Amino acid sequence: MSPRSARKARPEPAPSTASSSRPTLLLAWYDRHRRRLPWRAMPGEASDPYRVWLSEIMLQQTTVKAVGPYFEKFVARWPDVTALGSASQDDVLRMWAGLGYYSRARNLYACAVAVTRDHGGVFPDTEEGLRALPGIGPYTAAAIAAIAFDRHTMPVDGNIERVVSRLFAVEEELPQAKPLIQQLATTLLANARAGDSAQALMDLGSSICTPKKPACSLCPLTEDCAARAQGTQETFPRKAPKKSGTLRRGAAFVVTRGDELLVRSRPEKGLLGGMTEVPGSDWLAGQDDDEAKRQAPALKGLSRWQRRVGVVTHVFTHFPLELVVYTAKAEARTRAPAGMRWVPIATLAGEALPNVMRKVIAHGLGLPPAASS
DNA sequence: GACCCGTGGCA
DNA sequence: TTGCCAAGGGT
Repeated sequence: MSPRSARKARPEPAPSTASSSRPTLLLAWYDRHRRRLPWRAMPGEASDPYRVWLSEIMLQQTTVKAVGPYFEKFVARWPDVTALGSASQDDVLRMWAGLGYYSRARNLYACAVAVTRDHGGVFPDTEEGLRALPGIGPYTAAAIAAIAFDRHTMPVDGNIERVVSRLFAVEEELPQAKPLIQQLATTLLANARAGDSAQALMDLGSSICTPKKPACSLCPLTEDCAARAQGTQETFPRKAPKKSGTLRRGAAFVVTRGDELLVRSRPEKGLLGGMTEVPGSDWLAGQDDDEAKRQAPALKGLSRWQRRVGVVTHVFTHFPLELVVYTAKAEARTRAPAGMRWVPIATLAGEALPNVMRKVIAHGLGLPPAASS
């Protein structure tokens, strides 16, 4: 084995010339193939910081397809940051229901209030200023600074991590490799058009340099890609395998009073914070059904509890959940226990119901599983 | 750094 | 089916 092949392979990058530098190739590709997205300014147009910010928050760990309708709903109802800052948190949460990661909605609202009250309704135009706002971390601050204000900074998201780790065949595992990847990604910034450089990498990552079966033949940087030269592009980025959580079990109680349903709000902090739910037991690993059922709400004038056949399952990021569903009917004018309320079943669509609760209610009421919107 | 926090699509 | 992944942030 020759000394060269024994090394961790790192092929020499092709020498770049002024006319074929990576940032230039990238922008040329972007100008031909950029996606048209609702929050993205047309070429030559100034971008609206409010729309950039709103889209960046919604896009955190969330696909473009899922965000689209939510973004349209939000800007239609709240066309600028001052309008959003003047809304109520409940309205914002209701509008966000179904998108997931609900702390984003609370921080979104807190941020709009802060910008309205502390910044005269104008977003800070520096990374540091943005970083100080609720819900804006290192990535989002850099993204807004680059895209909305053309600051010379490179946001690094999952797409860019993948593109860069392949381009330079970064052997170090994530998340330890983040500083190195940030440094390498910054070399891909064009002197002008920082925001377009970043969006070019994101578009490249989502449409060409995909996690599986990347379309290397269509990539403007294919001649320059270290992983491609080794044929190992799908193995990047390197990362340690992650462990899955332990199954938790619990019970949920679907109580109806005529055409109304008994619900309550979850605590502000923590899992599904501030969202609406039907009363239920704790969700614990190893909990048996009898123990969970003992946590049923106490109401007067209730018919017998009926256990629905089957269970509702849901998988959160850190654990799978299995819920047994019990139903009962309450007599007319039965009072809701403290902290709970009756809501008309017809208006449930407007409630801040996370998907797991939509499943529970559908199961409890004997409805078909809601067609995913 | 390790955990926590949703949901939908994909192979 | 199970696991991975998606424009991350907060604690």
